[in-house]
Amino acid sequence: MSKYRTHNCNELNLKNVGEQVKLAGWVQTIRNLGGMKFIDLRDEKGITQIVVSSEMDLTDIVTETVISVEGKVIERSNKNTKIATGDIEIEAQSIKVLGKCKNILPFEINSEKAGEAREDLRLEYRFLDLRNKKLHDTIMLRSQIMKTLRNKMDELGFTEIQTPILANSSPEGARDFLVPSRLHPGEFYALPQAPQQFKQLLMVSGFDKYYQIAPCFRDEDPRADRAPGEFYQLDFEMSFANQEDVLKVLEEIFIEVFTKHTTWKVDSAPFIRIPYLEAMEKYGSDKPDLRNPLIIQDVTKIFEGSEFKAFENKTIKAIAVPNGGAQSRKFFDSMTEFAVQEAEAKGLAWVKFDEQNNPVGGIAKFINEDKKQKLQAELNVSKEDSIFFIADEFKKAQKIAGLVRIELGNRLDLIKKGEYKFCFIVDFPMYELSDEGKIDFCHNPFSMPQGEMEALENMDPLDILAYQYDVVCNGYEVASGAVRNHNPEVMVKAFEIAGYKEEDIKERFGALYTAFQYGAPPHAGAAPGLDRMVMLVADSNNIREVIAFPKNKKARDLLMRAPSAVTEEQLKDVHIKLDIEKDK
RNA sequence: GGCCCGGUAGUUCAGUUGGUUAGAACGCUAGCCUGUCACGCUAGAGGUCGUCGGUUCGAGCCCGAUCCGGGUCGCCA
Repeated sequence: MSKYRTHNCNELNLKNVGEQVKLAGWVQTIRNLGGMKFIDLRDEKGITQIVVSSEMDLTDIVTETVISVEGKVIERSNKNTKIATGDIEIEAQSIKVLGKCKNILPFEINSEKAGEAREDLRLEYRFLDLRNKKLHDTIMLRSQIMKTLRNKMDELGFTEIQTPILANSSPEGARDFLVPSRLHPGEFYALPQAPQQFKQLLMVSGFDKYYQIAPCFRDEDPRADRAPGEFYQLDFEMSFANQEDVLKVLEEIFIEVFTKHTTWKVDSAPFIRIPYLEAMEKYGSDKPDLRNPLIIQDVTKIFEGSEFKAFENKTIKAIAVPNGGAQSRKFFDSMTEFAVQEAEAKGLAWVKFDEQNNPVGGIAKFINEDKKQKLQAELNVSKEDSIFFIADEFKKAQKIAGLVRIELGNRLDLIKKGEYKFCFIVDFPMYELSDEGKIDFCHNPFSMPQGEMEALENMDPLDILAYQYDVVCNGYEVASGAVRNHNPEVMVKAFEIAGYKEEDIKERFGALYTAFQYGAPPHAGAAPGLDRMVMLVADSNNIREVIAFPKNKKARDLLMRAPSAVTEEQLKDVHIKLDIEKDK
């Protein structure tokens, strides 16, 4: 017999009646009826009721105390159908306190209020918060998902290989986390933003298919769906593979995880593919939520030569809302307020139609019969519908329309529930114009341009597309990948267009560039985000709810108090002298 | 870094136009209670109203600054 328990708190039933047992767990509640007491004893598996006679001393035993109970399993006179062990209870013969608990908790655990306490308090007492069933189950789910991922990758013939955490600074991309070197004064490691270069080197080394559930470190501000500092990706790379091969693997991974761990409807393969430019045009975003039925349409032509000043020389986007005519003036006003406040639009024009199908609304007088007919035909709207207009410079109009589309979807409750809608965003542009008007990489400098050398030599750089793709699910970017540029000459040319010399490549990506001179296989890969995957599967909208010990918005660990000051000696060891006054 | 929202009992929150002793629920403590399972009933303790300054006869409430937390934009190859 184990020292602490013979069973867990979820397995005893009528078959065990009469048995002498030992259980251990946390005291969830004590119900004191005077002549007798009931304890709900909880462990990770479930809850078992303990009956305690009035003679037994329960001093020191308060809620959340850890105890071990020895006693006999008896059938209950009043059964509880809500729990698995509801037919029986344990008649306590002895109770031992294994771990005392303070009688005032910082917040309530496993009550109906669980998970409602202030988030910073929950993070400071994360060890208590993790006792809450919902959060606890999410962390267990994360483990199950990782298991599914490993099994799937194994089944698909991938090899799990670990790459360094102490790596070097990569000049492209996000801000690095630096680690000072003790042995090399003045030099620093950087935590990898992704195992990108290592996995490509593994391809050169002849590892046919690599994967890793890899931590990635980026010193950037977080969001609700972006963890501060560190996050995990299912990073994978395949030799002798093209875009089609990778997209197939991505479909397999996502469908496996989502069908196995959720009950919602999941898109089947093949996922819809939307070219980047089309996504921007129709959804105003490169991560469209396809559960939202609204589509953005371009009506610039219809308003050409319009007398409406705000539309002059602007790109005009329209969003038609079915049955939107029923909305109140207040609704239109608050949408306008949203556009100005949140989307930084200059305004939001709208129109609906009266019984006689005449336009109504702020810009109605600028919509003559001809324009009205064109609008209603092109947007396929009738007098029951309404139309929102966004006028701005091309890219800004797309972006604002995208935000308005999302807001309309939420406010009008147009988002289909109980469904995971996937799509691939493909054909990202290779280059874009920076704010200073300079040609720069749009995304990933390691990607292979479509058309390779010929495209680089002959096309307008801004028209060149890359073999680069994202997976989007319900409005979240859940994976990103590319066919890599493994040809050193094409690489030099690609960087040259963005204003870099061969020396720059050698300096920035020396290992990779050198490796590619020694027989590199064509390769491609991607990296699904683990945290976001779990977030979607768990139907959470806060990434901290799927991480056991998350940092807060300011990237601070409130429980462990990281980051923290270090001693003079530690600094001296790594040759660092602080000079922080200047910042103030 | 910009913008928005929030900070009142251990916790979640309410707090009217600036006006007596700042309330409720849960939790906690004590008493009663032998079939509860969100046990019930009774009583009680518990508050620098984030901090500092200002306006006012009077501030939880108004103004300014500041700190903390969250959302969002920038940022995230």
